[in-house]
Amino acid sequence: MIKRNTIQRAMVLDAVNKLKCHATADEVYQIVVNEHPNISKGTVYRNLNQLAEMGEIRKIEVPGNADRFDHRCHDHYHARCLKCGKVFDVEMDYIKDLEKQIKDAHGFQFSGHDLMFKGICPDCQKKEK
Amino acid sequence: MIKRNTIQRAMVLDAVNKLKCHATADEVYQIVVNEHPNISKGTVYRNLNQLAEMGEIRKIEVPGNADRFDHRCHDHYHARCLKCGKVFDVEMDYIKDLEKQIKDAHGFQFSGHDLMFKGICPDCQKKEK
DNA sequence: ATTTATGCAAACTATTTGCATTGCC
DNA sequence: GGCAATGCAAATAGTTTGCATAAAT
Repeated sequence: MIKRNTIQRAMVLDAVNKLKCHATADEVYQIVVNEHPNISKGTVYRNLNQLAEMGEIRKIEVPGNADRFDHRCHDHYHARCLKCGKVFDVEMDYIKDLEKQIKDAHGFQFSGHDLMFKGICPDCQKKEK
Repeated sequence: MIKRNTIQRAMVLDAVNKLKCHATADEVYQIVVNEHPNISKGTVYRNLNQLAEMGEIRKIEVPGNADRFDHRCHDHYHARCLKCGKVFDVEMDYIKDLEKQIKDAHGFQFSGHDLMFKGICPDCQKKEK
């Protein structure tokens, strides 16, 4: 299946790169719809998923929240605020051989891992007081 | 808010303990509805969430899939099959001081982490051939 | 008596999909 | 011209919620 270069895909990629920090599909859509008012959300989703598959962007699945799309393409970890749901980058070395710590794989074929820290972000800490 | 002991909550807890292995809300509902045919799914969800908050069971959020509820209450890790979506326990020591490896918390208050391995389960490996 | 919990259905959110049409290659 | 991609709307999945009623304390 040969991929075609459409303005829509270019604009979606552009928006993710511009937003930088863990944009939701909706945030991407809001940016793109500004310059291209008749783009549909379905197209944004389709392109985000395609770009993620092609490795041009990274998809971060957040349970109970909207997925995020990230321009940074090297492996790294995230932290999610339990109050506001925002996702942050975590400054920590990626443990690429974490799978080796598994004692018995029981035939499971591992291909990677997701690590998500949980907590309260500085903003929400302030609001609590 | 004082919690009351209802048959429904007891049955939900019972079903999770019986199912043992990462039951979905729907699987729990199927068990409970057998003996108590007029229980509603809403009640099952409400009780699962309450029991998880009370620490009686553990809620495992799986992005893109139904959440799982687990009778095991000590911290441990999971692996999700990318083909069938099933969730498995992983035999590996829990890294309780993983948060200490973070270089700069930027004021974020960490309270824990979720680690989910990804891969293909033995069953799905067989089916691929 | 109070007020939490239930059952039901409707609402909700994030995402996917079917289909006719458009527009790359 | 062929077929991937689009726009639109409807469908989906999992879960939550509003409300009147029932039941636990």
